[in-house]
Amino acid sequence: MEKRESLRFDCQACWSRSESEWSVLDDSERAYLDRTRRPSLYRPGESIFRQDDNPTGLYCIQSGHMVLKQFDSFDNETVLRVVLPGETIGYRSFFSETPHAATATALTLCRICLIPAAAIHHLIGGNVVLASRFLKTLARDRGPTEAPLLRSPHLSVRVRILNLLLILRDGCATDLPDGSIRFQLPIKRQDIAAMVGTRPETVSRVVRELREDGVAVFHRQQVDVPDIDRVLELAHMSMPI
Amino acid sequence: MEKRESLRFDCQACWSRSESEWSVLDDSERAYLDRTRRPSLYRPGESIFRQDDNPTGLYCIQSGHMVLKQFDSFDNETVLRVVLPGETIGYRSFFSETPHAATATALTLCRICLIPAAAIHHLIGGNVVLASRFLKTLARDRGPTEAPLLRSPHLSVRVRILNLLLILRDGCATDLPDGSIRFQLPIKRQDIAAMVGTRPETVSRVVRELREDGVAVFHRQQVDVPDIDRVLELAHMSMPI
DNA sequence: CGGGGGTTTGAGTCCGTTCAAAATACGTGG
DNA sequence: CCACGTATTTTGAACGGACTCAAACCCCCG
Repeated sequence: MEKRESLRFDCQACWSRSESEWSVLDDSERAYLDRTRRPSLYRPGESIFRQDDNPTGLYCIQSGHMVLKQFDSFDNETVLRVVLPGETIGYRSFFSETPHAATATALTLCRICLIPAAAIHHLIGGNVVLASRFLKTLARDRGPTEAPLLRSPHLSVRVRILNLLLILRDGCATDLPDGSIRFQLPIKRQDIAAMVGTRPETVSRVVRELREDGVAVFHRQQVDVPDIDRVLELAHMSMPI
Repeated sequence: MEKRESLRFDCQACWSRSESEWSVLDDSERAYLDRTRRPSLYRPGESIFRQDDNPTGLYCIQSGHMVLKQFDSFDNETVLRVVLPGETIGYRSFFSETPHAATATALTLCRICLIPAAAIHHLIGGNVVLASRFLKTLARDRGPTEAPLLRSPHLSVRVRILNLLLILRDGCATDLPDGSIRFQLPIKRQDIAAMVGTRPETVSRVVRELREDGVAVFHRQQVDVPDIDRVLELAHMSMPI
């Protein structure tokens, strides 16, 4: 493991997020967490952990975007999900005590803290509420819920890509004054393909159709959606293939 | 909600399973659990809970087989997984405090206890180890891990069905004296189709191929696999479609 | 200005679907 | 125990979406 660039950025940004599991800690527990965490900076393309690695703790994303990718035995790549700032990752393998099932890679410059295993166990042992928060995090994991919408063979690629837009809405979309929505996608065509379980060529074709139909105007990593309700409608009401 | 047939079967069978979350309880906690649980008997086809219902607690399967099914907005049916005796279900929606994402249906006669929400909270609040066990259960949930093997559009139906056999191996397979393996599937062709994300017709065709190739001899709900290593090989080494 | 990765486009093929019908199991009641 | 109606499974033929392979195109960056 190469030595990571270190930077003593502040915990406050994470603690103040009410969704963060750590927000339930009291002052002394926060001080303990602040002493034991190991902050690092990752550049685009660098990996925080790799599939089949053994977990060493939990990773808290202060800023930046990441992807979780999984490779099968024939090198098919599946993007499980995009990780946004404020999220904690690595919890599934950590709590199941099994090797990582995916590789976490930085898409942009990321500030990330590793909370070592011993620290987690110490904090959870002394605070049932923290355990409950992680129970909720695990139970709310969007992966299992989103997977059928993104990768079910029942759904056409067109519908799967529309579902992807809906899922990426919170985190990547901003409202424009004219009522339309603008996405700034953190991922490229290839990753879109890997998320909806298809090939870049197919994504390209479908994206062109959507542009021609005026449903979603793709232009590089920017997407303009004039009418989000139309996307919802097409994603939900459309016939199975 | 119709009134359920009740039967005071014994907790011991569940507690004695070391994988059971409840095995970490002490005597007084077990007594409390025994007082608050609500045992029921379900016949094949009956549902324990339905998609979009609000969770009322956790369900502990003492005996019998169940399936977890999910329906999308166009009534496509996806079988998420088969549930075997000893497992607890309903935990994802319970801990995430969201409606059930799936319907649980009995395949055979099932003895099932409902552990009401209040009892769970009481027990977890007083025993961090129980919380940890549920953290592990949630983290080990096979759904997210198995889904890509069963429903990834990257994989042919043939490979997906072979992966299904491998997954069902523990729980449905017994070793025969001649070294082959015999599966007693708890599900029908239609359910196989819903598990691997395809249609019954396609399952029928693939199953015939596998029989002709001598890889897996399907005969009604019984499957004989002369050489399990060959299944492993075909499932893993096979080309993506 | 010239690589080089990523994206787009095209033509041909294949897997899996659809629709329809036959065949086989299953349960129920006579 | 057998006959009958129903549900499930199997088979067939035709269609269609997505894949493969291959080449052209573009944008970014040095």
